[in-house]
Amino acid sequence: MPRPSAPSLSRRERQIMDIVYRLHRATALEVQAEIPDPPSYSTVRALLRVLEGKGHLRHEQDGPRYVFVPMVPKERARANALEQVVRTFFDGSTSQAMAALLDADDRSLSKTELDRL
Amino acid sequence: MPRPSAPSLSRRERQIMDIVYRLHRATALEVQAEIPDPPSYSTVRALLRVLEGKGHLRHEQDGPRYVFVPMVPKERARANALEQVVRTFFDGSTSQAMAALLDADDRSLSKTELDRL
DNA sequence: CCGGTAGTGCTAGTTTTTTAGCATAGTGCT
DNA sequence: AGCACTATGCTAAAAAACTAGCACTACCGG
Repeated sequence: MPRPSAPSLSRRERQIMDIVYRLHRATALEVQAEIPDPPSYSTVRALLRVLEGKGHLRHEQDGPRYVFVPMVPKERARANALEQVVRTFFDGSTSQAMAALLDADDRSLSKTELDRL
Repeated sequence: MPRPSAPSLSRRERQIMDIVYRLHRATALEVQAEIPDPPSYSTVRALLRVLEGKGHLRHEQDGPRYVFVPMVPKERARANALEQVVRTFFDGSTSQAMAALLDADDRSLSKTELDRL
């Protein structure tokens, strides 16, 4: 199984993938709406088509329009994302990452919640 | 405080930044060595200069050569990275992210370690 | 049924990124 | 001091990404 140590997505492509993951599924218009300082609708569609061509998205027909869905399911994608962050910033240490996560949460994560884990 | 929702780094630039963070500090040669299927040494140096120009890196002189160091300290950079992942994949929920982190760790994180947090 | 709206596919141009080569300067060793 | 080696700075060209516009088709309301 090849680990994509070299990211295959361009800047905009990554931005769009993130949006689709955040929304679970999205139309071109919805994606555009999520981009701050967005390019034209036409541009967004072009990018989506590229992403589909590269096998990162597929689309479903919803009446007259396309709804885009990630090819790799969110659970796997986020596991990869976490692993990437842990490797880059935490020297591979999961526990260190968890500590930072707690800290970033401004101590709002109560002890009971932690226990639940 | 502006949140850079639009990533300002290109693909290679991000790849190189990640490497520098992983190594804490690095020369052009070290960076090149970390890139799988790497471009020429000359290219790596050019990218490093660009990153410095954009204010993401600075260099220190170590004898005859440059050692590059991130401008924003690792702690802040990783907090941002985590936040980004949490927002994109965990609907902003830190506890969900922690759960996934545990899961990804293949349960190798012992209870005692967890308690220590 | 017809006109308007909203969608898609394609294509082509501009800008950014990525790349390598060449000329030059500093270092250290003999 | 002289030479080889290892850097760097700069420049320019190739490749990739990004963008927008245009033509065509499907759908909907009157």
